[in-house]
Amino acid sequence: MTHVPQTTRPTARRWHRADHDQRRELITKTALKLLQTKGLLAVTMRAVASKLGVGAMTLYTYIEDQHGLHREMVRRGFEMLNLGCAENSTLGTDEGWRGGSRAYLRFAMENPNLYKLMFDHFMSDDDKDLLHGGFQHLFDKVKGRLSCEGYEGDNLDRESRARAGRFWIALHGLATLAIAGRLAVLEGGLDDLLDDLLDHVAPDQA
Amino acid sequence: MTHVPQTTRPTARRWHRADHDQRRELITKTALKLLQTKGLLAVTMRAVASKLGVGAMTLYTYIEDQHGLHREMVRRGFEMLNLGCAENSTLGTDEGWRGGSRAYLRFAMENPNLYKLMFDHFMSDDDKDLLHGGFQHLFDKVKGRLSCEGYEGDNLDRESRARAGRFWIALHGLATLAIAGRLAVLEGGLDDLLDDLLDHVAPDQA
DNA sequence: CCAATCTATCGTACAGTGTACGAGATCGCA
DNA sequence: TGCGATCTCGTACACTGTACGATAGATTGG
Repeated sequence: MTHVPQTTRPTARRWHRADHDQRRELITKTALKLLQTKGLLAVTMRAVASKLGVGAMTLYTYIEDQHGLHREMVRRGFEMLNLGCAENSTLGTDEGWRGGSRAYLRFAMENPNLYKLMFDHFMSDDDKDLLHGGFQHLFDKVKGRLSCEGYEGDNLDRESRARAGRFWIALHGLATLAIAGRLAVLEGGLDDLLDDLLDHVAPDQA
Repeated sequence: MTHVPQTTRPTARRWHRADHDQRRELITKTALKLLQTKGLLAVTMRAVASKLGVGAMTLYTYIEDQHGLHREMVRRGFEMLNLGCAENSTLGTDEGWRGGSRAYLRFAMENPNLYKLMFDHFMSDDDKDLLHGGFQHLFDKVKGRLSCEGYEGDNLDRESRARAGRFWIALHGLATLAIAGRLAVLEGGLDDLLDDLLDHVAPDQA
């Protein structure tokens, strides 16, 4: 985070902008590490700045305020989530939603504080442009596939989309209850419960 | 919250305890009102005390710290939730889970900040004694009914309990996503989505 | 009825928070 | 070299939770 003296650059404006974004990323990554290890309350401006060996007020050159830092973390979270789901999505194969949903749940369990933050604040219209809707990636994929496979009669299409929505709702419920440690009353481990949902709510079946 | 001069009491000790609990309740109610109207961040010790016309430090006579105040609010929340579900539960009638789950969802939508708080913190073993598990009331009810109706072969019983668990998971997912304003991508309003879950995940349907 | 004790109240203080302001340093460019 | 723009961050202020201790009032023992 020390100032890097740059010697050659094309147009000063563009370079500055890139530098700006790069430092913003670095700040966000540091904040995410803190969120992961110590929880949301530990993500203070002073703590993040200290980890970067920088005065607290320096952060405000790159991020408007703490709320902005939170939004940046959430944005990165959805990127990670969607990437993980996309990589593990075996849509079109026999496995169906299994891979993607496993990746979704794994992300939530490995980043519980981030996942909570991602779904904590009410999503305003402004956010909708910035953030993807969590399951949105898989959801769009299945919607696209279903509507392209000839079920244009749109009854089945509509039902399939509803089924995908149900599954997302259930998957999110499973993730949040697992994070909150509230699943002890139910029989079976987390994997069993996910399999259960896949067997009974997932869009591929029936 | 001003000191009430008491003249006649049976055993001083017991009266003090009752008074203590009564004031604790009053503090919790005030905090809940603040939580409802202004959000969790507005529930400061000073704000609660001020609403009661009392010094901030006075609260510490009745509540160990802010964490304790949060736990008290959560306890009241589960009481309200379970009461609402019990009153609207028409278990055994044709309506099945419909009434209880509607009450559950209504509670969540009418007390979004409280509902979030109730499921925010990880549930420790200590909490398990104090708090009910959210859907626990309805859940126990259906478990009890199912295990008393002759399905002792415990395959069906086991499956029914799993179905109840699935439904709770989905209902919680629906509530939290609705609170977060994340359901816009899905078709239909909240009531439609609940009906959808009832039709496809609820324990009554075989 | 008085003195002793015990309890509730809360003023003050301290460490920690987000961040507004502005002084100084450093930069790119002429 | 000079100048204007930008970055850095020390300081300050209004908040937070709450530890400590003084005060006042109630309760109790004699």
